[in-house]
Amino acid sequence: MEWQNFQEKQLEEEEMRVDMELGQFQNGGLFVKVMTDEQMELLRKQIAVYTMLCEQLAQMHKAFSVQHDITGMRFGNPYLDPLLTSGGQKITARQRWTPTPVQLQILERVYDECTGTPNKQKIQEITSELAQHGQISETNVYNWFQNRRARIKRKQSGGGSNMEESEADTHVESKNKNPESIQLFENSAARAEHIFSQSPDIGFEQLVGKMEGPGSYSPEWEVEGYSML
Amino acid sequence: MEWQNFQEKQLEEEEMRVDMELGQFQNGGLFVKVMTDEQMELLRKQIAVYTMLCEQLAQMHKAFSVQHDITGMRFGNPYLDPLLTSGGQKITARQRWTPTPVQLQILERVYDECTGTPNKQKIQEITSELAQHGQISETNVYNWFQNRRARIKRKQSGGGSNMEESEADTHVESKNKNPESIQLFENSAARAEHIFSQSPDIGFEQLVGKMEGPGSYSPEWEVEGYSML
DNA sequence: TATGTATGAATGAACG
DNA sequence: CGTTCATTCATACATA
Repeated sequence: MEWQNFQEKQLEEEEMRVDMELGQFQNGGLFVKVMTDEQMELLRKQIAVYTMLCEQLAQMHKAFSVQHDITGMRFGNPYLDPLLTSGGQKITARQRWTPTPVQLQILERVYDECTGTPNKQKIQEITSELAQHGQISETNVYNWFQNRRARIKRKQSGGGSNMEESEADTHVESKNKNPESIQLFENSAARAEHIFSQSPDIGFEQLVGKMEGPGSYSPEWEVEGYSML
Repeated sequence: MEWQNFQEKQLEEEEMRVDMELGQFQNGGLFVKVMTDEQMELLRKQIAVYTMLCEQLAQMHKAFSVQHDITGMRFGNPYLDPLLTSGGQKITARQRWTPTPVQLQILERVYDECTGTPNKQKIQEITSELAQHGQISETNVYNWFQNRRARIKRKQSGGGSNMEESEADTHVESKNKNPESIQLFENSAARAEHIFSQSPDIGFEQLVGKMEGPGSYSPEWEVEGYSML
């Protein structure tokens, strides 16, 4: 596309400019570039902004791509790609607590004992006990009980007849109950096609892939010795 | 919530590391950071990639925005649209309202401004404003404020120890075959979050705007002396 | 690697 | 209002 060339051109210019405007002098036998704290800070911010934008937009792209594929081939999986972490929830890679076997054991024991609602006091108690077996927070405990109760309940109610819409069958076809949304995305898909399909932009896909990848980014994404991000 | 704090913490650490690992010495009365040619080159590549991604994706975003209020909806969110769509019976119209990023932004702004419980009058006001960005009812707004207050409070009173350190010592995620690069990226996300403090989606439109703008970028978007774009 | 599942976490809504 | 429920999102992990 046109703007791609345009961009490359811009990039070239940019690189030159960077060279010229950064201080450049010798340090211990190496030629190095220098920048001030302020520049560094601004650079960081810019990159952060880029990162955020890219993440959000990459997800958008992903979502559309999925829809596109669907409309393009089959009518089976309207599974809408989950993203955004809702609200910000974002987007960021979130790390989550995982109970150790020991912790889990204790939790289940407590759960069986106390049939009622573990109040805040209880939570703290449990938490401190579990803390002896690994990192944990009250929130973790709280969530655990919440989830456990909810899931036990659901399993029982759904066991007999209609599984309703439990998350157990969240997968695949269960989401097919929302024709409208499909339609909506078909429109989107059309647009996406207009934008992307016309230009087999291989590089782009790869780049997006890098952003969505399971965490292993190509080495060339790291500036040796320090991280800008 | 919890993990946000965690991330911020990581961020701090990261910043320190950058400072420490970059060469740092005095130059003409200024303290400056230095980087080698290789580092510079890698940095350029990263930025080039980001730039390209952002521009392409911004284009897409723009294109879509013409037809749908893309930014006003969550991609995986099939809830609100069925109501707007003609034809098709909204089979099981979802019962749960989900704020769009825009709405969320507004809500948080209002929340920060107005201390105390918004009275009925206020609620209506807010609701009508939010209604311009998507389906919403007064009840939704009311609930949102209730929840927000309650959860903020709980988090504070809870005193809250959060996960602090990664669970590396807790349970181990053997999955992390690439700790370095992962961390690199997570930090970026954390940083972005830091910039937009708490509202990951805030400013997204504005940022995209800056990328599409008539060529004049806000001063703070430029690293003094040269532009990254 | 691709897909499915289990479950931690977030959050709108409802209850007392 | 504080607490709890219900639903959904996202990720760790298993499996093919």
